[in-house]
Amino acid sequence: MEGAKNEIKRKSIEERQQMDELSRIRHSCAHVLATAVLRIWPDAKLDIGPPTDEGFYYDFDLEHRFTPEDFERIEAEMKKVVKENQTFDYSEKSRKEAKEYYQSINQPFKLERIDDIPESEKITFYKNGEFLDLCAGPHVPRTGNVKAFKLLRLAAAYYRGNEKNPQLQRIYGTAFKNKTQLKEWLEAQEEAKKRDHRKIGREQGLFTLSSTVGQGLVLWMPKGGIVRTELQNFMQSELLKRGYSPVFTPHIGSIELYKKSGHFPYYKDSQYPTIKADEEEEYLLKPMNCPHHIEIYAAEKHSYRELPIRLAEFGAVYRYEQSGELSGMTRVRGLTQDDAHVFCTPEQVETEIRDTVDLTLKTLRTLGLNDYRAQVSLRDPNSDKYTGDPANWDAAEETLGRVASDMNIAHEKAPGEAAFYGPKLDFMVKDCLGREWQLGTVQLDYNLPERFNLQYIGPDNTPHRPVMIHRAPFGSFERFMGILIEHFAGNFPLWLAPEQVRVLPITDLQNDYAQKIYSELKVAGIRANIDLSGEKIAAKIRSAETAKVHHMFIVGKKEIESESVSIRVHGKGDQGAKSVSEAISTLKIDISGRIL
RNA sequence: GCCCUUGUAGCUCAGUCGGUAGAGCGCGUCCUUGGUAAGGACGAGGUCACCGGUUCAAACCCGGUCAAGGGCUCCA
Repeated sequence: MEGAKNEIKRKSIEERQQMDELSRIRHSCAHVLATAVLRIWPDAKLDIGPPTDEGFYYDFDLEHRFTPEDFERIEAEMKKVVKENQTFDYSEKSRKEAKEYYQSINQPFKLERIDDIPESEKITFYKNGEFLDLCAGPHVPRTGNVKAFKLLRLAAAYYRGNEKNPQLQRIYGTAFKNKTQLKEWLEAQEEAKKRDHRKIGREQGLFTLSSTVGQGLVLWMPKGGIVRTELQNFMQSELLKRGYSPVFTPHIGSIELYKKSGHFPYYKDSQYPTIKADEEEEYLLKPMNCPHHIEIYAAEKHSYRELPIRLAEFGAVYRYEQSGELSGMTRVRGLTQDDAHVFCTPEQVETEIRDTVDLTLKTLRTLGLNDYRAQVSLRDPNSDKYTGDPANWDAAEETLGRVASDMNIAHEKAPGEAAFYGPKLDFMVKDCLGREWQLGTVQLDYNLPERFNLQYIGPDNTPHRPVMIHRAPFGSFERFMGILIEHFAGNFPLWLAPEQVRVLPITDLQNDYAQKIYSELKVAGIRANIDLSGEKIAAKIRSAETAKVHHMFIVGKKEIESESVSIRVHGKGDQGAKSVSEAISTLKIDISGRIL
């Protein structure tokens, strides 16, 4: 499981000419920013300033450390530049002239960037006012066209995105066509923050993080535990329908196991230190489940008649992610994957891939997560970090791409994003702040069976090599839960709701009747509570609404007389009265149907 | 890991010029018996993240540590 990269790919001149108006405004605004910064700090060294999905940024290197207090000053200067209504003037220089220019004004990053431009392309510049910038364009005609902008935040960014290079100071900002759109966007951002799973998780008592327990180690609280259990039950029932066999393996494994699997050298940087039992024995907290499952497969001799063998486990794994990367439930150090490994014959690969993809799609559909992006993650042809026969890689990459196309899954190819042992079909979903996370994944692997010398006996009575499919429809319970909290804004559908029904007697006189209904709900297997506080009904309702309780059964004098309950649904208000038995049976149907 | 920001009650946050803490919500007790989003009274609750320094005196100033947040890099 992993996040996505945000690198800016170099665009051709043709692609740039296609840039839409908003991107032109943002790109031009980045130039306005650089103009302003240079006016205030003339010795700032500039790198690049492209538009992004939500705005733009510009990278600087200078002695002065930007602080958020500088924003006011910089924005004021930017407003002046806009007011001056400078034209953006295009010009070209020869490679030699361009280099001499940047040498003369001492702009080392710009100088180096010139070498990125292919020999076949022109070296182009745009000038607004006193600021001349190496730039492929395009721009709006004048700085006055930049009508609404705001600087957002500061960040450090490594030059050329490489950790070994110096860190530059990045200023992020955004710009829109007009002030109204800017205001709307800012308000939408505020709204989105209310959905943040970390905020809702705390408010609703779903999970917590304790620095005493450790960074990135999620503690599922009782209510979160209910949601997780329901998700797990759903997945378990799917697995059984689809012929998976549950297995269980321990949380640690001998370091020899990971050396054999090849994980060890790749994983070294992001694992907890090994556990030394004595001089001889060394163990690793398991960073993945595959080697354990492989040993289960390898424990017995298999005939082709038994295949495919599908070993499934909700397996806890531990990864020592960099501290700065940790985030709520979406990026953690201890996680539980809804993992399984399918061992099959080469002929069965396609059918098995189809079924795993089908399960992943069903999972997303069941939760109403329809806004996802699929990606076929391929190896980087220029890297040597991948193990195994290139012919197998080609076959595996081709199969995944073809299955995705056959199943009408819109997808793009992502070179360099494959696992070291094989290509993947990944399903990505965005969180409330627009960051993209990988959830479900299907990975095709010809290499681990090779490394572990796995076999099955074929119809020809000779040993053959099985193929492995790694797959996790949720990805991990932690990340999936984080995304799900935001997707539902904490308002879980009935089948997942930690508290499905709360019985609210109007006065103490109805407490006995309320208790009776509460018992019936419990007997029916419905997660119910009862509010026996001395509050007025309006206060009880408010308390249930803020707790996002799915159904409220309100009972007073009238309900006792007619053996009924008044039903109120969270966020939907009064739904009228129903007989007790009818109310309960409707709930049971909706719960077992997992309706959204 | 690196850069920037932040850390006061369970939560959200005040706290002036340095004189050892406040509010609202929540929680507890009591009063109120009320028909679809807040009835009232009283009360409990804090080593001001932690460690050190400056000072007669530190929530406040300085240094360090830890954690959280926003990015970058990494990511099986």
